[in-house]
Amino acid sequence: MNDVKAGPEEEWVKSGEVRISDLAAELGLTKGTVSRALNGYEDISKKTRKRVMEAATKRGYVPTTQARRLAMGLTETIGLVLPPMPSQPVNTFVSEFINSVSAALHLHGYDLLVHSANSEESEVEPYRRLVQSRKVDGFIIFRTNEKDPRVNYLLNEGFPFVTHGRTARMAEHDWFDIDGEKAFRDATSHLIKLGHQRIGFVGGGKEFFSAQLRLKGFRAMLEECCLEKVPSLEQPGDLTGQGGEIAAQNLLKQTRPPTAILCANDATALGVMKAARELGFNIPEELSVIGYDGIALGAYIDPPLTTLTFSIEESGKEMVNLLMRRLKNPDLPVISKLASAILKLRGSEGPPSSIQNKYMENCL
Amino acid sequence: MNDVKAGPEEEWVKSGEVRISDLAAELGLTKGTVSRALNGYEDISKKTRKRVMEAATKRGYVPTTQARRLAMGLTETIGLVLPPMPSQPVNTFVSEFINSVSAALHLHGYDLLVHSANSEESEVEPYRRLVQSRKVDGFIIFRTNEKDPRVNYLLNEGFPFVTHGRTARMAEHDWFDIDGEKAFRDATSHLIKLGHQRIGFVGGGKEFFSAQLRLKGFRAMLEECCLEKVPSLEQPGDLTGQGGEIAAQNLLKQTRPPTAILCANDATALGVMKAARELGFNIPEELSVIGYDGIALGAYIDPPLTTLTFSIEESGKEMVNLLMRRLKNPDLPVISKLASAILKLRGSEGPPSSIQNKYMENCL
DNA sequence: AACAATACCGAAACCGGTTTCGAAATGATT
DNA sequence: AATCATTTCGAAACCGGTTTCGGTATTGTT
Repeated sequence: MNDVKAGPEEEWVKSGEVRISDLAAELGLTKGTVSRALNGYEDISKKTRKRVMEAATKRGYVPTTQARRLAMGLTETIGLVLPPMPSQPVNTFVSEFINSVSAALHLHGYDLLVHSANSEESEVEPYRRLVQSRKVDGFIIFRTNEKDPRVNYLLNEGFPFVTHGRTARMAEHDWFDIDGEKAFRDATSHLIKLGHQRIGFVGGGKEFFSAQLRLKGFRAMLEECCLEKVPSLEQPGDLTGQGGEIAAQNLLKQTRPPTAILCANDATALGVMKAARELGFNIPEELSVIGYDGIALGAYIDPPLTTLTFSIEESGKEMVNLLMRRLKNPDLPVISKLASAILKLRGSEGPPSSIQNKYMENCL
Repeated sequence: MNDVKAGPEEEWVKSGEVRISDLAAELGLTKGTVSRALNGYEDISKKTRKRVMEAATKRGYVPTTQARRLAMGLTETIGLVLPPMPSQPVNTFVSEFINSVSAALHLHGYDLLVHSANSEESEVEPYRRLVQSRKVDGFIIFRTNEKDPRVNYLLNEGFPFVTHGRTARMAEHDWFDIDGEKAFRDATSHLIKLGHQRIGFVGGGKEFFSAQLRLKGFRAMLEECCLEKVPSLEQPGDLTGQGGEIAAQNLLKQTRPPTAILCANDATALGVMKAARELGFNIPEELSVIGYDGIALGAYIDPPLTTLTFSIEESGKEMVNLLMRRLKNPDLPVISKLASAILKLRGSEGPPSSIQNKYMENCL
């Protein structure tokens, strides 16, 4: 405004156009000195450091990430490979998870590289590429299989990673998981206390370790309460809505259908509810349904879906913590963290229509 | 197996441990020559090229990405900043979108850097950081506002980007969008043909351009069919389930409630359906509801949600195409692409209970 | 056989930083 | 004042690639 001569010296400088050599030249120093001043080395006088810092902020100097990383021999980047996505009803977990992981990584100065898996190639191929091209320093893996090729590959390479979910080799790598076994014990216990004696279970694929553990929890609580284990009440699923539908049909068309169905996840539960409606079962009066995942949307359906829920944000945060620890010191012993899910009662479960308390005599 | 002396020469080489200088030394060439041989320069003899290629594959040489990118002065990375996520019922769009964008980028040799927005700082701050530190070559922006600070910043910087959704400055940048206006004309027309005369509308925030365009389409079709525009039937929303609930209450408690409600997105529609149930409205007999987004989960609720759907995969692909074109030649004229949504009838709409065909006399 | 044109590769600069090492300047010690 | 220890910075190597330029060796021409 009050500048008399609007000379070209006031030229607008686009962001990030000034290099460290420019700064050095301007200050009459070498770029090595400038670098050390900026990075807090002790062999720089306070006076010089102050000069450098001021010039840097004034000129808007920000180091070029690529160059710094090359020099320092690290990528400061973590890879996350999205598993091939069948059109699942609910993928809300993924976006929230990415969000929380990204936020947590950012606190450590790390970036998140998200890669999609091409379903036509091997599952480990994306990992191999990222490792070989040295684009990442480590991986966040989720939705683990019991025998997980990705885990095998990375363990073999000695490449850092953390899984969300356990694997057969969980003793060899850091992992974070939700205690699905306990969660399903709780849910089963809740149903039994409501009076249910015939409880159905719709699982996930056998390849998903976590789904197996949920089944385990279900069985354990049945046994603990002296309820007999009926094989026909345990249906396989695939963690999708469609899988839930099919499984529910198998369950509800039986001569003695279950009065409650536990589902390995919410997507499955939605499919179960749909099939139940179509077969004329009222929920929760004639059939209780409980899911797992705690998707927010479950609160909006009719009846609202009772589910086992956990903090995705915590998951992301904890996994990043584990991974950062590993990167700092690759030789540390393996550690893991087990968080718990809580039963969120929303209304899709209740006492069975005809309460039979026979089991009470035996147990409790 | 048939090696007599299992010497240390058979030592296992971890992935990516061989550098271009190693290859060069092994071949008796300089790294410059090796680089040119690998990159298809014409001044390398076929014989030498073959030697180099073979040695490279044999030794498993993969160039270090960071070094290559630094030398070539590009990052081959595109940034995507997740907007702060209120606990929306359905974020399924985000993960699918990320997936498709990532896959499309991969075909061009680009990586996807996903960054989360810290809700405590300015919306443009993440973009500024990414630009200044030169971590990305361009941006994918979605969920645009009419006056979008991110767009303003990047336009001012002259930094490449493509938006999913239009903005006030859409003439100045590439964009991809779904024709929400036409989509809502279609949906409105569909309801009118079913006999509805009082149609409610629950919008998104005024800041979301796309939501405004949907409202525009709604109004246009009303006018085209000579139905009067009733201000009280247009309720604001915020694209969340909760917003839908509140809006639906405002609509359905009126003396003459609407017989149908159009919602700016599916999350809103779920909230509307919930509120309607609680107020005793049967869907679709007493109230038709139509959403927008085509979330797969809508097929699993009762009744299944009729919605306007579009291909997220196409969105991602097209946006990447636009962005790649821009990166190749920054001076090309701005272009845009408008895709259309289609009405997916699933059952949450039907004729009103008391059909009044007065409007037929005036129009059509 | 002498000369120009071409094919092929080595040498070196460069991208933009970081880090090691040593030298000069300064201050402290005797 | 001479010697030694410290502080402070410059010089240069390095990270791992790409690309330009120029010089041989080879081929083609007359």
